[in-house]
Amino acid sequence: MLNDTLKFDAHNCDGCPIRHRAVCARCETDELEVLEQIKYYRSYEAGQTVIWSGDQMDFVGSVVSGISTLTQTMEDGRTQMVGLLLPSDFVGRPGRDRAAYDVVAVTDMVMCCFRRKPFEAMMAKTPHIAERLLEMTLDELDAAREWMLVLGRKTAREKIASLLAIIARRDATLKMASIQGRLVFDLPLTREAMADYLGLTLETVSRQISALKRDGVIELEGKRHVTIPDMGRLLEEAGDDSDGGMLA
Amino acid sequence: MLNDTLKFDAHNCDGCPIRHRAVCARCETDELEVLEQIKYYRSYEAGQTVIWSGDQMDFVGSVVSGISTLTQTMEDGRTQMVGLLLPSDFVGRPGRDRAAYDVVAVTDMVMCCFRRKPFEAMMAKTPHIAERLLEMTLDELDAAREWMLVLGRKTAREKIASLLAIIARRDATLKMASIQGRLVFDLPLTREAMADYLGLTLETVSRQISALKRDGVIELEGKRHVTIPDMGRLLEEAGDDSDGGMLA
DNA sequence: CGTTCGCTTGAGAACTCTCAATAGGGGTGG
DNA sequence: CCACCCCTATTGAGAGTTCTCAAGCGAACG
Repeated sequence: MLNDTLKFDAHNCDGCPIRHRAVCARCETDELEVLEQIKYYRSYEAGQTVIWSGDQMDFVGSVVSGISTLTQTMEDGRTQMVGLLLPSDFVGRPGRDRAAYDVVAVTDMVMCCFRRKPFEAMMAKTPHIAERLLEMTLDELDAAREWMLVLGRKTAREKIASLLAIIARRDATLKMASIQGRLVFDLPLTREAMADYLGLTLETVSRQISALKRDGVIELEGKRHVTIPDMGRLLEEAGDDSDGGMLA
Repeated sequence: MLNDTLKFDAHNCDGCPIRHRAVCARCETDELEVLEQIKYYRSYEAGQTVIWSGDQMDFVGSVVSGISTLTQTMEDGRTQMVGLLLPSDFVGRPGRDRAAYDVVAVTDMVMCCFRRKPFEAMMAKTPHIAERLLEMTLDELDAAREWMLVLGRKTAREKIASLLAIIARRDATLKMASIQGRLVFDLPLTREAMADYLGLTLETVSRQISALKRDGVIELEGKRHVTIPDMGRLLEEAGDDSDGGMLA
């Protein structure tokens, strides 16, 4: 576990894999030096809960590597995923001391953390941080609204296709590959996590994945290794414009 | 229509009804003076479209009075409301020149607008504006995520109860009334708009409203005038904790 | 007075869920 | 090395919820 933490120098932001996309993206060298003084790393294992909703949050931070989920749960146990945290995504909310959602690591994960109070103080003095955080929050708001359309108006098949399209797109972006034609990736989520994201049951998720496979929209090796022979086709199945997609 | 515009002095922010809650809430007197120079008012009639998704957006602004909806539409016509804009809510996104959603006034509405470029320039120089916008955006993100739970996991009856609870709560806050016990308000939305918000059909909305009425959870005079005899009961029907509710 | 619009209600169809049985893979222990 | 178990996933059958299509009502408006 600690190996992950040591893959990059724990005190030098220069080599950080999320340096150009995280909340610190716009910071100058001198600002980074201040951040380096208050930051620390934490590692989580796959399946481990990072924060429980309602818990005291004495830190905020960025996902450096790995993936985690943001979920809400009703009293009777129904749960809805409200966000997927990928490398560079921000965890926590300045000015709020209690977590609003459960955060659970779905893969091994490393976070770059800041104690909340010093971070808030620094934000007040460093417009670059607040600017970037505003931009990131606006992007998340767009993503959440995009997801509201998926949850409210799409069929089970379209929901699955939408989720696969999002994951495929993100994966291609990460690999700097084209997001057209043939794409190959590993699903980071279990069927149950997908169901929680899509507002479905895991059985419906399984059935629709089988259906998409039967219809040649996707190919599967094992349960998790997915091939998209034709991204345009997948986007049609998702009910999106095959040209653009997620954001106009 | 223009009467609305004249209800408050179009050049003086002091008497503005959203002065303390809008994007300008934190501004000092001197900052307000600058804003006053670049602002202008626009009025819209009920039913009028403020912006079409994909259109050029040369302004941003705040809702001063009235209500409008933020919706997304799929190619085949399915539509999902992704936000409800109430007085003090912000419209538009700094740094983006095309609208991502349709904005439609559901009541007569007045907006306080700023041309986008001057506003962006001012934001860069005025941390108070960016700070407040960040706070508002984080609140909207929470609301969007709360709504994801409603869309993804609640039954039709719970969805209706949730919407009524939100509207009742907002209305009570506006009137500075207690949000416990008996509440009375007018529904600002048609059944169809409610359906678009909830990811249901208008028939299902109508049926569930009738059911809640039959069960004594709500009382109706006409189609729009609603009485909530017991807010706690309504929150139970919404599947929320009857004590807290929306945000922890 | 007729038309339109928003709303209600009914009946049957379609979709997704629930409950249940089965299968496959990975790890553990005999 | 194999048997066993646990966890994840698949598949089936029937039930339940919501949708679709359709008819009808009442108020507002021309």
